[in-house]
Amino acid sequence: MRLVTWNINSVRARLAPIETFIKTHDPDILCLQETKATDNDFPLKFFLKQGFEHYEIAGQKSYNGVAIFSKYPITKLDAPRWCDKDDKRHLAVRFDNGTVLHNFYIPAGGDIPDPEQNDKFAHKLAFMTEVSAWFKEQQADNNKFILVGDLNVAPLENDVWSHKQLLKVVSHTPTEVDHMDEMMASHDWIDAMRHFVPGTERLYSWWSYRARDWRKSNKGRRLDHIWVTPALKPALQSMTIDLAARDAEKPSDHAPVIMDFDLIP
DNA sequence: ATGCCGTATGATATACGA
Repeated sequence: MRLVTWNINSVRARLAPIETFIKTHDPDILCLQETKATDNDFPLKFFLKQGFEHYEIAGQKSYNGVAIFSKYPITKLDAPRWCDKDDKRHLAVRFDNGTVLHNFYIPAGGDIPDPEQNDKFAHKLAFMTEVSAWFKEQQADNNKFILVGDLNVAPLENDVWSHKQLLKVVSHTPTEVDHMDEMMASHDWIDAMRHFVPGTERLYSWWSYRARDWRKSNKGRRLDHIWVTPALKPALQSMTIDLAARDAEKPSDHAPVIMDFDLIP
């Protein structure tokens, strides 16, 4: 089973690079974030044509929005109304074999890394705290959970191009890393990308649009993640970040993360 | 950490991304 997570930064603006990606990598499950389209405006037909029979979408106007496309049957699961808001940042589904998949778009958090001064940063921290509490409630032996998405935190030193220069930049502040550590501990999550690339090596999934040459400047961050519970660790086969997608005509600023599992959900 | 790019929107500027 090939699983992909990709912050697409507007699904309607990205059909060509998505089609190229699907042709090249043939994912079985495709999790999108920042679709930026209401459910009515979502280009569903395009995805059905790509061979995904099963899907869940959760969109809103202009902002946020998540979607899951699957070649295997999925059943939508109930989830909390995070931070007392109706923004569309999370979808949870169950596969027939009991595996549960969570697709998250954690708030970006604005510019100022101080919850007193910046409501968006406060929202980001509160969101992670709520998610942690929710997963803590669900702890049980042998849960087969997968969590993917744009978590908007680059936790390790080698998840950013300069640990020192980004310590006060939202996405890599110690406060955010603490919140992410708490979230990881809430269900013994395993950082599946780092299972394949050790923390001693650089690993990024996002590069700003503003660099003249994103590859050359390579000022990236690992904001996109795939986590699994221990029961699924033996099924991890390989991981790729598809840099070719970042090179596409009109690309998303995030690259897709591809994870191969030795399992059929 | 600046850059000054990209997307969406009742829009010809503004909010937001990170």
